[in-house]
Formats: sequence, C-alpha cells, structure tokens
Amino acid sequence: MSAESPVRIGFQPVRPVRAYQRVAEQIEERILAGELPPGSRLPAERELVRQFDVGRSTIREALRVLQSSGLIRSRPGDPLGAEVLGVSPDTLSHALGRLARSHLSSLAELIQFRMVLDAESYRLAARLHTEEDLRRLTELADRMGECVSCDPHAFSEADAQFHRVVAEASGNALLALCARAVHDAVVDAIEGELVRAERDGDAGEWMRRSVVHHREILAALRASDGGRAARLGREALFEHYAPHLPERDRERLRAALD
Amino acid sequence: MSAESPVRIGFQPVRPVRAYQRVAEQIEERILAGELPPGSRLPAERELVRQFDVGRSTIREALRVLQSSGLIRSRPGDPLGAEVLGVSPDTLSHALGRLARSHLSSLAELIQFRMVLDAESYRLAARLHTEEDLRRLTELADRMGECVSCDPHAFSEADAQFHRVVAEASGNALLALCARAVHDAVVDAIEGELVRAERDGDAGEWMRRSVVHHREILAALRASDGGRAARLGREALFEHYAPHLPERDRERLRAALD
DNA sequence: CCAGGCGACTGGTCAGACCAGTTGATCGAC
DNA sequence: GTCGATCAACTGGTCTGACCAGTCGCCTGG
Repeated sequence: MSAESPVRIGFQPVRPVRAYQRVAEQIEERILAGELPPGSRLPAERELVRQFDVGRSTIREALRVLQSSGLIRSRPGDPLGAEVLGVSPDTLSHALGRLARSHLSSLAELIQFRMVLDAESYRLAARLHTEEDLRRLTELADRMGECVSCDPHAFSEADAQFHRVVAEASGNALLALCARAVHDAVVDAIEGELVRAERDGDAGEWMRRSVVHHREILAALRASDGGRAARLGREALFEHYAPHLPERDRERLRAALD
Repeated sequence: MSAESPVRIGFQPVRPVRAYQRVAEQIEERILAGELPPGSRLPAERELVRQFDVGRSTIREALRVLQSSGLIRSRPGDPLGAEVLGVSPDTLSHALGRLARSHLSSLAELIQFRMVLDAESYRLAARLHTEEDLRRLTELADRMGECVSCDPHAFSEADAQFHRVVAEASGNALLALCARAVHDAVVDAIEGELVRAERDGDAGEWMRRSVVHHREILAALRASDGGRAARLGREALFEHYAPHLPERDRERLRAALD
C-alpha cells in the first residue's frame, strides 16, 4: 500500500487494439447485423487493403480470425472474394469438442450433458411438434429399423437425424444447435469405442434396442407426453453409453436419470 | 448419370490443407494433449519460422487462429513468446453470444434455454451439493438481500455468482460453462430492458421477489428436492423476464415451465 | 547501490514479390 | 456455327525483408 492513494475515478486501463482486430470487428459487425448476408461476397483482399488502408498481412490476419470463427470461407483463385457464411453452429461444436477433449470435461460429463439437452428437447417437442415432424420421425425410425445389421453407418446417420429433427421441433434453435454440437462431440469422442463394441459382435443387439427406444419415444411424443419422452430419452442414452464407461462415471450418469 | 460409372472405391476428395492450418493444428494438438500446459510459452515467431520451416506470415496466421480460439495470448515485446492459456470457456461464451445476436435465436429462445440449463443444474446439484456449497449459496442469498435497494450492481453480481455456484455444484463442468455463457448472453441482451424497468421504479420490488425465489430454491436444494428446485428455478426466471417480453414470446416461455 | 541508458530481443505492420489455382474471353480447328 | 485449347487477368497462399514501438536485461556512470 502506498502512503497516499490517489482518488479512484473510473479510468479503464487502455489496452492497445491491434489493426487486424479492428478490421475483423468491422467485418464481423456487418455480418452479424445482416448487412453481409450468408452467400454474399467480401471484396478481394487487395481491395480490402485499399478500403481499410492497411497492409495485406493485416487484412489476411483479420480474415483468418473470421474464418476460424466460421463466419467466412475463402478459396484460392476465387475471383468473387471470400464467401460470407453467416453464424453457424460449427464454431460451437468445435469449442465443445475442444472442451470435451481437454481435461475440463470428461466423456461422462459430455454424455450427461447430452442427456439433459436431449431430454429437454423431447419435453419441448412434445408440446410443439407438428404432424410433419411426426411423419419425418416415423420415417427416420423406420429407416433405422431397416439399417439394423445391414448398414451401421446409415443407422447412425438416421439416428443423428432423428435427434436433430426432435431438437428442431422443440422450437428452440439454440437448444437444437447445442444438442447437435454435443451429439457430434459425443460421436467424435466415442466412435472408437463403438467400433470396438461392433467387433465384439453385439452391434446388431444395441441397434435393435435403440430402434425400440426410439419408437417408444416417438409414441410418447405422439401422445404429447413430454415427461415420459424425456425420461425415455435419458434412459435410452444411459443404456446406450453406460456399458462403455467405467463404473464411477456410470454412477454419475445415473444421477441424471432422475 | 454417365454411361459407364467407374467402380466406387472409397476415395476421398483431397482438399488442400493450408500451411498455416497444419501449423495451427500441430500447436493446438500439443496444447490439448497437455504437452504445452497453461502458463508455458511458445517459442518466438522467428524461432517458429525456423522450426516449422515456413514464412513468418504463415506462422502469424496460425498464431492468430489459435489466439482467436483463446488457446494462446501474445503481447508485443514479450521476450518469452506467446503464452499458452489452455482451453477456456470464453470461446464457448463468445460463440453463444454470436448465435444469440444473430437472427438464429431470439431473446425468448435464449431465456428459454437458460431456464432449461438452470433447472437441470438445480436438479443435479440437489443430489451432489456439499455443505460448503450450501454455505456459499446461503451467503450469496444473504448478500443479495442486503443489496436490495442499495446496490443493484452488486445484487446482479451476487445473483450471477449464485447461479454459477449452483452450476458448479451440479458436478458437470460443461453444463456449468454453458449455463454461464447463456447467463452472460442473456444479461448482455437484456441489460437495457432492466435499466428501463429500474427507471420505472419497480426495481426494488423485483429484487425483493428474486431474493425470495432464491431462498426458496436454496431450501429445496437443502432438502435435496431436485425436482422442486428445478421447478422453482424455471418459475423464477419466467417471472423475472416474462414482463419484458411480448405476449407471443411469453407464451413460448410458458411452455418451458412444464 | 542504484538510475539511466543502451542494445538485443519481441510482436505488429507494411511492401513487394512469386506461385498455383480459377475464371472468362479469345481464338483456332472442325 | 460449335467446340476445345489457349491465354491473360485475376484470386488467395506464401515468402522475404524491412521498419516500428514496445519490453527486458545488462551494463555503466554516478
């Protein structure tokens, strides 16, 4: 402590703002504000150099930041310039995947989180779903049934789509995006395990069980019984993943079953 | 369809991988694998140029990508090189904030999502909480009570911390991070509304109500009644935000009440 | 002992060059 | 005429070399 501390008036420490940051912020602002809609094109880099009056490396670093955020995409030789992609959930998936990979969150946490998001999707979807949603879900459940013991890849694809449709039927895009990101992260993280299980020969069995689960959930949705659908969804995920987890994690997952 | 379609063997379209991408991936890999723990330093850019055998602009673009992902931080003049920060939830918050800002999700969706995440935090926390958690929550609720009609800013801070402690007590770091990110996004988005409400003079009233809600939730948590805590949490959020939403959105929020 | 200055670094920025890829107009063969 | 190759004018990706303003450690003069 100094002898006389000067009067504190709310001065903020001024941190230098890099040129590439300001460029990136300006462009991001335009994109988020809708002035640069998805599909539109940014000027060429050398043109941006003129407009922003900075060096090309500065422009390129700014574009790199935007690209790593998934806001734009560029392709060498494209005379139209970088393409605006708009806000996409991929960044979210990426960030979630990184978190899942790092020690910050274990696979069990990821699955538990997926149980939460899926269950709440079901709960909301049970109230809001349309006939069209039900038709698509029925179709996807049927396709899953067809793919058992013939095409595991198509099965997974139909399964993923089933969850995606439910999440969208929940009426909450944010919830749907997060659910999808977590779904992808789980699939990425446990793919190896599932392949191993398949080698062990019980592949057809869990697929059949999964189809039954999905049909039950679908029935609950059709009956607009959100609580039941949510519970079934949690149980399905638990049954699906618990065998591949150590006992300690399994216990934690059980806590999310309710 | 062409006359003779060649035999399909699983060739993947080879997409060019940029040099800066490979550099960024290599470094990210080391960080995620824990070989470069938080706090450690990357070599200087010119040293990386030698190690990776690429130009400095390539190195810089790679570092820019890593920096925008929050994995590293660099400071001009630092003779130690860029600092490794490790995986942080900030990227997630940032991505969520962008999603919230874009047309992809309205404020109502954001709040609905927060109702879901908070409620599930309560449900899990009710099972897992420790005495220490309860002590901290009691303290925070008390502080909220003290701040009513004296320091709205401190009130908000205590409120935010209450939710953060609950989320951490849920035992799921991922859930906690998302809940925090969504909380921040909601606060960012509706700050203006709350200030307006405060001007209208009912500030003290909703703060008092909020304190009551938090105490009720705390009691439910103490009783390990997760279902009750979850329901109370949803109701508290609904009551808090519904008045500031148009009727249509309010209806959608009600759906999440259960 | 300490203050101040002097390098030797750092990251941030710029300018200019080259490469490989894309595109569209041009031009020649049919 | 149409079609296909050619070519020039772009694009983004990369490299080089330079300069600036900071930051740090050392070293020197007091």
